[in-house]
Amino acid sequence: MDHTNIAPEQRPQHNGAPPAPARRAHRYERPKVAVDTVLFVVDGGRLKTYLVQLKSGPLRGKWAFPGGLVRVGEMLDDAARRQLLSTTGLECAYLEQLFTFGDPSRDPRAHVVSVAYMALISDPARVAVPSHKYAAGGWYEVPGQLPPLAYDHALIADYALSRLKAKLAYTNIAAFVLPKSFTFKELEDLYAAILGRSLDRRNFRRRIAAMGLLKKLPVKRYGPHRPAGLYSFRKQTLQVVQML
Amino acid sequence: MDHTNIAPEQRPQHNGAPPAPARRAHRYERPKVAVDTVLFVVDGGRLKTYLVQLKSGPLRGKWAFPGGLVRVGEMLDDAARRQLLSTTGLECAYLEQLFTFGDPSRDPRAHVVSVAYMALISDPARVAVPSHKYAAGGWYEVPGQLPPLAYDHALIADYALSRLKAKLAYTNIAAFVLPKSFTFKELEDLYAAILGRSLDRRNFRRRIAAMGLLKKLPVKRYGPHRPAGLYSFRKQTLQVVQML
DNA sequence: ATCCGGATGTGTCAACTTGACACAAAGGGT
DNA sequence: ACCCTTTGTGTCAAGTTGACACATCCGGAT
Repeated sequence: MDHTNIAPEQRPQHNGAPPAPARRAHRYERPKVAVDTVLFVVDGGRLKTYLVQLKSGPLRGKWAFPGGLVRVGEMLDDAARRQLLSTTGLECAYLEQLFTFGDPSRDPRAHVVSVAYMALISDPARVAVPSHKYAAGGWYEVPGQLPPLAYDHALIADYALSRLKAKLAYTNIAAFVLPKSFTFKELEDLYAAILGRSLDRRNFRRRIAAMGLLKKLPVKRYGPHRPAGLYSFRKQTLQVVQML
Repeated sequence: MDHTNIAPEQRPQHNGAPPAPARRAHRYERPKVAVDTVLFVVDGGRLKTYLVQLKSGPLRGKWAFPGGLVRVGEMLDDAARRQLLSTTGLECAYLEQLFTFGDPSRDPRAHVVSVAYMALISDPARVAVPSHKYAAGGWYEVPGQLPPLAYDHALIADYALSRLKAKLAYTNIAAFVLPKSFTFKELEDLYAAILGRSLDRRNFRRRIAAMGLLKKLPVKRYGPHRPAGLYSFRKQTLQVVQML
């Protein structure tokens, strides 16, 4: 996230005072709205997320998720997509709002309310072209050591991962990270990578079958061992299975 | 929600054009941030929510959840509490962020991004003193016929109710709607009112007991019939029970 | 042609959970 | 003493979950 265009006179006063009424500011002064997006990809059985390194400002050198200010007239989702595209060159297959972080001190420069998003891309062309707006950009394995994060992005990272884990259980969200067709083993490895633990193959197949979201394709993938049946998701839009 | 102090030149252009870049606005023009809170109470076995009627503006006469613009330097939660207090005179026992609605056309006057909250009060003094900022205010049963809602508040209402229902299943969120001590029947009626269906008494007791969030008090409530044992929640903060 | 290696694909059983269901107990009121 | 109404409790069948082992299939090597 890089909140450019923040006028210096709009900095909030964070002088250690208790929750001040914060009304000494100009009458029309208001918090700004940003979006920050946690972009996930599964690469080689590892779950990874994209971070950019800030080039300037008090947080120079710290890392952050792609994001930026929302424009007037712009949908929040569109802002997230726009920032993602301009920062990484990637168009996400899935985008979901997570939570809104509004602590006035989360950004030392100004009061910026940030709507956090989670995005998924189906692996193929993950050629993230580093934006010139940032010092660097790259994929980091998660859960794992991330570089020092700016703002409250460590919170956002935790939140995104837990949401992603939860959604695996009752949606076809995996459809957005996998290619059109895939083997059961690939699906299992995806779940294992995201959940951070291995799964029992038989029980996993039973569970997935019970969800009824898969379609068995009449082809197999041949390799040096027994061929694996190929599957695809029935729907390419998010499906939620009932589980009262 | 009443977004006062919105300068007229800050209206977005909604002229039917496709998702326009929306950049003809002034460089420093940005969406505003508001909070809107769905306040729930259970009264006489009925779930109700508080609405205010707008006094002026293009949506005059429509009803809305209490809310308003966030100030610079203010936490989102604090903004929600402040609006709730100034609108109803009530302090909520529980407050939870739901979702952020950012459609630029949700408010015809300006682009206002609204962070929706759900709040609960433990019934006693629900003497909502109507604020002079609104034409009227009152409790409406939900689910049920609500008056015509402004903005996208019908969406928010649905979202809040479904979140509340879901949380009953795996948290002690009921603690914030009930008095300190209560009978099992009162708890059951609360669940029934919120879920909108009756529950089997024996199965309900089994489930609640399994959650392990209740404490049996050594007193009983005497009435015209068999006395009922009194219970209280062990913790008065939100507890989430594991259910993988 | 046969064998081997390694990944794919399948069934059972015990433990637990869920939903349906009926009757006894405890008071106050008459 | 009896009645009325509400509270409080157990069982059983059906379904679900987690643990567990072995046969199948193909390519490649012998």
